[in-house]
Amino acid sequence: MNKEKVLVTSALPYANGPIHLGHLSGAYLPADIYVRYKRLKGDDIIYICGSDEHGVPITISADKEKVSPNVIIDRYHEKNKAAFEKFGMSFDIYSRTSLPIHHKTAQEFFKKFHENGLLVEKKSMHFYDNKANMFLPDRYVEGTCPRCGYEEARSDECEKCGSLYEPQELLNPKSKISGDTPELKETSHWYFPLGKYQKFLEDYIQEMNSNYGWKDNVLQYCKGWFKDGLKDRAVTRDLDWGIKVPLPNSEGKVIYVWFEAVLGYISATKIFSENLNKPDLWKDYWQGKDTKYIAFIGKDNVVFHTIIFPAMLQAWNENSETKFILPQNVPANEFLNFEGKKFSKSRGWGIDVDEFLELFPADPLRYTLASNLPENKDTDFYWKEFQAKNNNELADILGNFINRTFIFAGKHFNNEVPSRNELSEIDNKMLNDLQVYPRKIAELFENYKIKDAVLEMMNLTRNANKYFNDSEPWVTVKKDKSICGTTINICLQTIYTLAEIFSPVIPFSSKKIFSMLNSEPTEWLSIGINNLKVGHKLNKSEILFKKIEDDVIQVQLDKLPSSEIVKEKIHEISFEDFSKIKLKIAKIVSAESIKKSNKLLKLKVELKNETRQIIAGIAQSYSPEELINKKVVIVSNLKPAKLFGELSEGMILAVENNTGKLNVLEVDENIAIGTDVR
RNA sequence: GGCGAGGUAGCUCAGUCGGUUAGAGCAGUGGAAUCAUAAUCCACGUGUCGGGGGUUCGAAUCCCUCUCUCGCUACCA
Repeated sequence: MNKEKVLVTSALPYANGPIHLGHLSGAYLPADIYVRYKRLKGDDIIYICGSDEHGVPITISADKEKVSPNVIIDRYHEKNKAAFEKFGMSFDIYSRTSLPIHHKTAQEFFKKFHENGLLVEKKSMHFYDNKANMFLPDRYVEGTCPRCGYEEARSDECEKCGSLYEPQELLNPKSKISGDTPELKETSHWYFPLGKYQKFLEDYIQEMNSNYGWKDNVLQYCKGWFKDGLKDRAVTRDLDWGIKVPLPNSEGKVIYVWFEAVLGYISATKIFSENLNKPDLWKDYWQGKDTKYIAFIGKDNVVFHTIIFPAMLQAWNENSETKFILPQNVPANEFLNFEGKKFSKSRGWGIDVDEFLELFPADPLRYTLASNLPENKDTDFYWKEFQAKNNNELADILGNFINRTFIFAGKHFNNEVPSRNELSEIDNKMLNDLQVYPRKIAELFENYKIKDAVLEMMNLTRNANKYFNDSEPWVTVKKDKSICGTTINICLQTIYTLAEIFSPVIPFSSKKIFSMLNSEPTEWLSIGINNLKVGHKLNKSEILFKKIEDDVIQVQLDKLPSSEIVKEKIHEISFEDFSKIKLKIAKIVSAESIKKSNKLLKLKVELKNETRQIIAGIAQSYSPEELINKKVVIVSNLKPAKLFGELSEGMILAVENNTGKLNVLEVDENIAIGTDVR
C-alpha cells in the first residue's frame, strides 16, 4: 500500500488566555486523533501548531497589567503548551509567531506581494487615542450612531440599525481603552486584492470538494463569502506590537495578524526542520506536489483557511518558481458548548484545560470529547455525561473486559497466552470482528468521521464482552480447559486490537494496556488475530479507569455560577391538557408484595363505588402493612397497564425525599373517598 | 438589519441529493448469568422527525410560511 505524505495543522491558539475544552473539541483533539491514527498506519505525517502572539487584544491585556506584551505571550504560550502536552497532543512542533524566523517568513511574503504590485496603498481616516498613543481598531471606539442615535455604536458601523458610515460621522466618540475622546488622523494602509482571487478560489474549492468531499458547513461559509463578493482587505495596522512592515517609511506599522498568523504554519515547519538538522525538509511538505495538507480548525476560522490563506499561497505561486500546496481539506468543526451555554471566560462559564486536568486524567476527557465532537452542529459538554462516559463505557465496558480477561489468564493460565484450539462459530465471529473493525475504523478516520470511529471502537468492545459471556470460560475451565484456553487466547488478541485502535483516542491508557500485554503496537492494518504468540508472557494487570463518584461531579456542578445555570425548561400545558388528568382520593384497603419484584407492591384501593388494583413502585419505602387505610391521591384515568403480569389501573402520587425514600401524598381522614382533586 | 446553521425518542447525537416498519449511545423496565471495577449479556421505543401550507403516487428528506435557539456579519477553536 502506498504511503501518503501528509501535513496537518491545527489553528494557532491565541496567546491571550488559557485554552478551554471548546478549543480542544474544535481543532485539536480531532486532529490529534487523526494524526495518531495516520502514524500507526505508517503514513509520512507531520503535525504542526503553535501560538498566535500578535494583535491588539494582547497589547490591551499587557496595558491592563502594566507589563510588556512579551510577558503575556510568554505566559500563555507556556501555559497552553503545557496544557496541550498534558492532554496528550502529539504535535511534532508547537512553535510561536513571535520567533524571528516567523517574522522573516511573513515579511518575505509581504515583500513578494509588494514587489509584484499586488498591494495597493490607500489613505483613510482613523481614530487616534492620544492618551494611549495608538490608533484604535474599530471595535475599541464607541459613540452615538449618526443614523439612529444608538449610543454604543462602533466607529464604522452601528449594531443596532446596521448602518455603515465613515468614522468622522460618529457622534461623541470615546476610546474604550482610555475613555478619552479620540482624534481623527489620516493614515495609510496596504490592501491585499482578495477580489482578484475570487474566481480562482471558487474553482479551487469546487475542485477540492468534488475530489475530496468537503464538509457541508465549510462549503456554506465559503458560499456566503463568495456571494457577498471578496473585497480588498487592509493587511497592515498602526501598532507597535507585531511584525514590522518591511518597507521604508513604515514606522509604527505592522502586518495585520490574520495576514501573518496562518503563515505561522510554514515558519513552524521550518523550525521543525531545523531542529532535525534538515533545514530544507519543510519544503518536502509545503512544496511537495504529492503532499496532502489538512487544516483542522473551528468554524470561526473557516474564512482564513479556505479563502485568505489559499489566496496568499496562490499569490505567491503565481509570482515565484517555488509553489506551495493549498489545503486539500479543511474539516472545520462547529463549537462545543458547556452545560448548555457558550463558554465565557468573563462570566466564569466553562473550564480551562489545565484546570480540568488537575482534577481528572486526560483519557476520559479525550474519550468524552471525541465521542461527542461538534462535527455537524454545536454540541454540549455536560459533567454528568463525562461521568457516565467514564464509568459506563471506559470503566465498565472496556476496562472491565480487559480486567476479567487478565484475571482469567492469571488464575488459570499462569499469565501466559494459552493456545488456540478448535474454533467454534462464535470464536470465528470474534476473530472476524478483529479484522473487520480496524478497517472500518480506518475508513471513517480517512473521512474525518472521528465521532463515528470512536463509536465503532466501543461497539467492538461490546462485542468482546458478549463473546466472553457467550463463551462462558468459567464453565469451560472446569469441563474442558482447551476450550477455555481458546476463549482466553482470543480475548487477549482482542485486547491487543483494542489497545491499538483506541490508542489515538486514549493514548495514555493504550500505553498501559500494551505494557500489561508485554507487547507493542504494530502497523494499523496488521492488527487482528495473531499479534500475540502462544506462550507469550503477560505482565501484571492494573485497573485502567477509576469510577468517578457522584459527589466528585457534584462539586464541579456546584462551582458553576448559579445565575448562569440553565433553568430547567418548563413545558407549559394548557388548562385543557391539565383537565384531562382525573385525580381522585382513594383509600388503600389491602397491600401485598409481589413475588420476584423488590420494588412493586400490589394494592387494592377503594373509590366511591369501585375497588381497583394498582401496582405501585413503593416497596422500598413502605411495608404493605403501613399502607393500609391511608387515604391517598391517585390518577384515576390512567390507561391500565400490566406490570409483572398484574393489572394496574391507576397510579399513586408520591414525592421523593433527599434520601430517595418515597412519601405517598395523603389527605385528612375526613375527606370522602372518590373526591376529585382540583 | 443582512447572511447562515440548527430545532429528530426522557437526555446527548446520527440519518435525509424523496421510497420498505426513522436509528445509536445513555437513562428506564424486565430477564439471563456470576469470570470481572455490582462490572456483563439479552429483550422492550404509538418519536404529530419545531408548527402550518404546498409539490409528489409517496416528504423527516424538496418549496413556501410561521416560530424558537444559536452563530456569523465585528482578529476568542
